[in-house]
Amino acid sequence: MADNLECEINNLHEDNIEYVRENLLDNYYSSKLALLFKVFGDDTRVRILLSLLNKELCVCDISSLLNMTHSAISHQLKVLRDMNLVKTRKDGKEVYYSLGDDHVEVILNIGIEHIMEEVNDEN
Amino acid sequence: MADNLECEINNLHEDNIEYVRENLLDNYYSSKLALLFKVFGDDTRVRILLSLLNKELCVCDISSLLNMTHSAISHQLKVLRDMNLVKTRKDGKEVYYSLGDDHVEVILNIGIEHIMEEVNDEN
DNA sequence: CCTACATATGAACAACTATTCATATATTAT
DNA sequence: ATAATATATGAATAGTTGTTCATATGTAGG
Repeated sequence: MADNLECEINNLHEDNIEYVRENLLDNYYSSKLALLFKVFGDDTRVRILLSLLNKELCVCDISSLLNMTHSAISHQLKVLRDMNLVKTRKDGKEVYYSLGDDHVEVILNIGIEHIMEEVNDEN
Repeated sequence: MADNLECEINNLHEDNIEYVRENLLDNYYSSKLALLFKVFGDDTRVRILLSLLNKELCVCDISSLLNMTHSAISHQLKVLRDMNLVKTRKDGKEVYYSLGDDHVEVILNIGIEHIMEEVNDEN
């Protein structure tokens, strides 16, 4: 399958490879991890999460804030819910959304730190 | 464009909306942020980054470790490089990759924390 | 210079995803 | 019960993305 055979001297870093292989998260968890970040990896969802950093909001509020349809927002909120990134509180007809747990805020903030450095590097 | 007009009583949380709107990161930065997480949001790239947590590795090593073609790995390494998530050290014909900065490790670890809680919730 | 090897990259195709549109569910008020 | 509003969801489509294949670049040695 893979053209690893091209590596003629494949003993070169075999000890490193073996070490890393033993310590590497198995495929199940790395897939889960990728899936988590994939959920963060969308403009709309990021803006929703950023909106919820400060206050809980209902679908209607978020739609208005991001100038998008209720349907689009609701679809994305489902994705966020499924990943436990937001939680809900129902009050009458309205559903209020807020961040799921502290990880969400931390991940967003470190991400912001990273891109801020990147933006500075560009200058 | 958006069917926000459905919100008849759209003064309902207008103060909240206004507050969040003022504190919300502008579109330029939230797009950058989403782009950053999008790069984390792929199985192959996550496994590459996890591999590099412990040791620097060359393309050949990573290919062997993940059992994928050099080409596939190299393409993904470019994506990671462009986002400053990995850095390179050239030694002869080989190019050694390592994590770009501390943010990468932190983001991975918090991600792992989150999915571990999630996995526990499932039981 | 020529060969071999390590890595990089362009193009194309298959697989995936976000939004839209239509419709359904749930809650409240009349 | 009916109407009105808020939210949710299924299907379809347009746009995006990861891998493969072919090829190019860069480096070391003969």
